[in-house]
Amino acid sequence: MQQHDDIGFIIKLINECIEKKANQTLKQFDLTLSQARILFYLHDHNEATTSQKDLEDFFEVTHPTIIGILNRLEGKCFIRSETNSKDKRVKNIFLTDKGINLFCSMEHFRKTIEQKMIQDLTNDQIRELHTSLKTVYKNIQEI
Amino acid sequence: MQQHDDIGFIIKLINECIEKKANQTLKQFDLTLSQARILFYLHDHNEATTSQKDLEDFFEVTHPTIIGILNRLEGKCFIRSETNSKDKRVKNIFLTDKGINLFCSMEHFRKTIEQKMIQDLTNDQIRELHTSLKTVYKNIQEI
DNA sequence: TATATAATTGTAGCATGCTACATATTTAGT
DNA sequence: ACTAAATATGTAGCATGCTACAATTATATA
Repeated sequence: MQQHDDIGFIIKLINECIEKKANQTLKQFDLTLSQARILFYLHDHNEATTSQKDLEDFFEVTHPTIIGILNRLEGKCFIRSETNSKDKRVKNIFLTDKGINLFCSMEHFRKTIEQKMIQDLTNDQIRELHTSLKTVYKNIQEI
Repeated sequence: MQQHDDIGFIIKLINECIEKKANQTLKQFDLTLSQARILFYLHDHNEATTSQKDLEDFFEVTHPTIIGILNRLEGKCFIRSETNSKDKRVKNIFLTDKGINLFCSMEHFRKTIEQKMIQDLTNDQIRELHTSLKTVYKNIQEI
């Protein structure tokens, strides 16, 4: 069994390829893929207030990782943050108008990339792929 | 469509989960997953000489990335390198005895993780998963 | 042969992930 | 009410990925 046939290795190659292509596309917006994913989350959850902890839980990364990404987004004025008045430990994160405007332009690219990834697959194959990936994810989490 | 259902997002979650689990396991050997993959490659190709360029091509990463990993491996004496006498631009990479010994201990963990990932899947499902992932990889490369 | 191009490796600096440690605030227990 | 534990965020330093620029050697071409 060569490494190139390991599921884990193929998944790494796919992930890094997605990142490279997405980052090339997002460069025109002065964004990276990780940063764009945060903006998508904030847009999808704009009815609720979002804390750093919410983002850590959703993206399953540690808090220093989230802080770094948020600092860069705030530096570029795509988001703003303010301390929660009811619990001063918490910082709430909001999209700025600049961030909201960007979302509309990016939504198109997001759908395009996701669709190109699964072209040549039948609907059944896509369903199967989803199911198997979720099984793999569950398995790896249990180790 | 929520982000959690995007194939690209699930693949990112799987990849980072694999890295975390593998790095925990490999800590006892003073290795990371990326470093271990290099050692596996060198062991699998021990009949041929390996240059930095060969590793860049196989792992599909840029040369600064490979140089960083190799420097850390050489600092820990798992590999050694020497300039190719026939082409002085080229540096050839070799496993040391320390690196060879480690390989045997790690091979067990590699197979265990890869098997746990695909448990609960039938052979047909595993074949389908492989095929679909390779299609996705091809698609994303063409963007 | 001399020079231009290509190929291989090296360095600097950045983004995103991590662990470990620190700080501030809230909650729980006595 | 006071202290201990839990929770949320912040900082420092590292590994792995990247781009951009540089240096060396080999190859190709005028």
